[in-house]
Amino acid sequence: MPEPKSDATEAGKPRRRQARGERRIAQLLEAAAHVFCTTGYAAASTNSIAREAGVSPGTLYQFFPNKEAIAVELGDQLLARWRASYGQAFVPAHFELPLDQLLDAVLDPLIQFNYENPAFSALMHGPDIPGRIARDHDALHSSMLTRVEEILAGYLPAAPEPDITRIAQTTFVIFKSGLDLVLAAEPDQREAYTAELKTVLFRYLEPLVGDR
Amino acid sequence: MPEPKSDATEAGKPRRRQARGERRIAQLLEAAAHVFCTTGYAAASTNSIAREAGVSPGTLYQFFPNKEAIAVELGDQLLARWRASYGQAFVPAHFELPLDQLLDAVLDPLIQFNYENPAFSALMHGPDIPGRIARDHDALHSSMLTRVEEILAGYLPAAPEPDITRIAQTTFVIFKSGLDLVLAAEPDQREAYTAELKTVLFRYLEPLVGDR
DNA sequence: GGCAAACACGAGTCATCGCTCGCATTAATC
DNA sequence: GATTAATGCGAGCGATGACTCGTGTTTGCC
Repeated sequence: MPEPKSDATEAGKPRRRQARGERRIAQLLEAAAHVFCTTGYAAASTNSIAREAGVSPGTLYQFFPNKEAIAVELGDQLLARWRASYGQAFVPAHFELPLDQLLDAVLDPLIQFNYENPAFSALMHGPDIPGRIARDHDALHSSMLTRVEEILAGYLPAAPEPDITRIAQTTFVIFKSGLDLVLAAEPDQREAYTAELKTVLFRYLEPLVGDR
Repeated sequence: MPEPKSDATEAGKPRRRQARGERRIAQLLEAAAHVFCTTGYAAASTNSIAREAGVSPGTLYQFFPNKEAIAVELGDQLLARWRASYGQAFVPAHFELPLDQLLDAVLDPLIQFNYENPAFSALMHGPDIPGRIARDHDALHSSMLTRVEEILAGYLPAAPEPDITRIAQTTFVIFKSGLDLVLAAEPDQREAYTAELKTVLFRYLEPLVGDR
């Protein structure tokens, strides 16, 4: 079962795309991101996405086999961009830093990414997203959790594993909810909320990891 | 426009309910709570609620004018119970306690309530809930925020108002996400996660409020 | 028992939405 | 210019789900 990809390198369905088609796809994905952000995935009708993009429903289905494929393609694009930020945020060099600078190095890129790609949290947080996206999100989630656990295990070699897991999960959900606050804040308050989130995590983790 | 209430004291539609009808209503609300918990509000069909309650769709509409009214009635019941826990959690006597005991006194009842009423968070957190529930939730949310702000203002009389608001909002979202963790944890881990949540809040707030 | 109202049923109605299909238009290649 | 494939359209199909309605059953009251 060949999955629909924008690449023409896929076997099976060597559908040659014209430049016009590529433009339409980008246009439709942008429109879908906008509609998903404002109404959520389930409430977003394919007709409304087509209308937002200024094309007919039939044209939409020229490029996507179904509604889920739109979300999957958009999710893939966002995940690729996310992994870039994620890679930058978790380079091992940062693990040598003192805690406050570690928090800056890890949190700032992730906050900036979510600010620049609001569709990401809209797609990932929705309770009605298609299974493929949910699996991708779970994979991303546990991969980040594992990273946090590795860092913590480095600081706390004596701690039993369940404790590490619990601390990592707690750290992670604090980050996620703090991120929501930062994104929802007025622009002139964003810096203050970012600092507040870092303060919470610093005070929580500092007694655990020591002064470095 | 008279709203449908279970009371017969309402004017306009003096519909006399039999004991059997009251039982059906309770039955239907319980079934709705179960279905909302497992599938969410939007994905819950009225037919599935009726099936879960063991009655026909027509019977359901004998007691509720539409799907929204089911959620509203259920939400009203849950909000009433919540206000009971809420009142117990925020009695002014607790404000004299040292911070760790204050956290115990405030958090434990709220955690217990959410554990015993899982439909509450299902109804309140969903992105697809009817406007009436959303308004109730917003009202509850800001009333609790105000309480937290009042407590903080008592500890920090010199702090400017935006700072108080920001700290209160941060405290609140930490509680909410920590609560989700506690509720999602395995039963034998629940105590540990509860303690972890209190640790986070203690370490965050203790430098602000001092040793008491 | 007799009557009216409340309760119960479930097939059917109606609107919505994902998606299709026949056909028109545009672009690439010769 | 001719041919072919890609692109574009929008009315309409089919499934789903909220809700109705005609009819039958049970309950409260005399």
